[in-house]
Amino acid sequence: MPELPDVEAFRRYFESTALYQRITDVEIRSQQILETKPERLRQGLVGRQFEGTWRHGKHLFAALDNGCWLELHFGMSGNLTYFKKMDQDPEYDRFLIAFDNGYHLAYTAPRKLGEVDLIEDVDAYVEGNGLGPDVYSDEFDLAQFRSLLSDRRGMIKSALMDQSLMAGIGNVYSDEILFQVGIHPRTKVQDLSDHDLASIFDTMQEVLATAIEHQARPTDYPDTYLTPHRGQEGVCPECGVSLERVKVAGRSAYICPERQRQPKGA
DNA sequence: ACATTGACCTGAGAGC
DNA sequence: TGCTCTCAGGTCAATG
Repeated sequence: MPELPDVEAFRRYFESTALYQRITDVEIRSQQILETKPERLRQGLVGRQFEGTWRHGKHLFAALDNGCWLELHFGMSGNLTYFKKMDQDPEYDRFLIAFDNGYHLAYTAPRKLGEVDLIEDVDAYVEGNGLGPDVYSDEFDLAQFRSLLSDRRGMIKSALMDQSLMAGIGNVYSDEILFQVGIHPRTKVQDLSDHDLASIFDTMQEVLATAIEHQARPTDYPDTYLTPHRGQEGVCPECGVSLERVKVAGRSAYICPERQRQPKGA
C-alpha cells in the first residue's frame, strides 16, 4: 500500500485524529521497526503533543511541540489506526501512542519492514537519507523532472521508482503512470522523446492527484485505471486484453501488451 | 551506472 | 486439515 498517495492519506488521517492531545504513554510491541532506542522514543513523546504533519515521498513526519519530529515509514504493509479502547486494538499493532483523551494511535505492520524514529530536523533527514525531491511538491516541475532524467541510463520504471532520484513512486503507481501514457516499463530513459517525458510528467501529476483524491483506494479509481485490475486475472480496462506480468527492476510490473509495446532491444 | 538477486519480515492464498 | 511453495505496494547490500 504505502506509496506517496497512501502516505498522503495517512498524513491526512493523522492530521484529523492525533493533533493537540497530550501523549500519556507509548508502547513498543516490536523493536524491529525502531530506528532508535525505545527509551529515547518514549522520553521524546510522553508529555508532548503533535502540532502538525509533513510528508516527503513515502515518509511521514509528525511535529512535536518541542521541535522534534516522529518519523514514520510504512514498508510494504504499514498503516495507522486511531481507536479508543485498548481491548479493540488492531491486529499487528507494533507501536502505540496513548492520548489524554483516552484514544490511541496504532502503527500497524503485518510485515515488520517499516521504520519509526525520532528526529530533530526533516530537511536533514531527507538529505541524510539521500532522498530525491518529492514528486508531488509544488517545486517539482517538468524542468526538474527532465533534468533528473537527462543523464539517466536505465529503464524508465526503475528511474520513477528510485527514491534517491525522486521520492514517492513505488511499484504500483509507476505501473499506473506508464499504463496511462502507453509506455513499456523497460523502455530506456534515453530512448524517450521530450514529448514522452512531458507526457509522463503530466500523467504522474494527474495519477497522484486522482489517487489522493480517492484516499488511495483503488476500488474508487476511475474505470480507466490499471491499478484495480492488477493481478493474475487482470484485464486491460481500455481494450480488454489480458494483462501481462513482466519482471522489471526485480519487481512484478503489470502491463497491457497492446497499449505498452515492448521497446526494441529489450 | 545500472540490473539482478537475496535478505529482511510475516501472512495470505494456491496447490498437493 | 496441514504442509509447502510463491507472492506481496519497500529498501538495502552484494555481485555482475
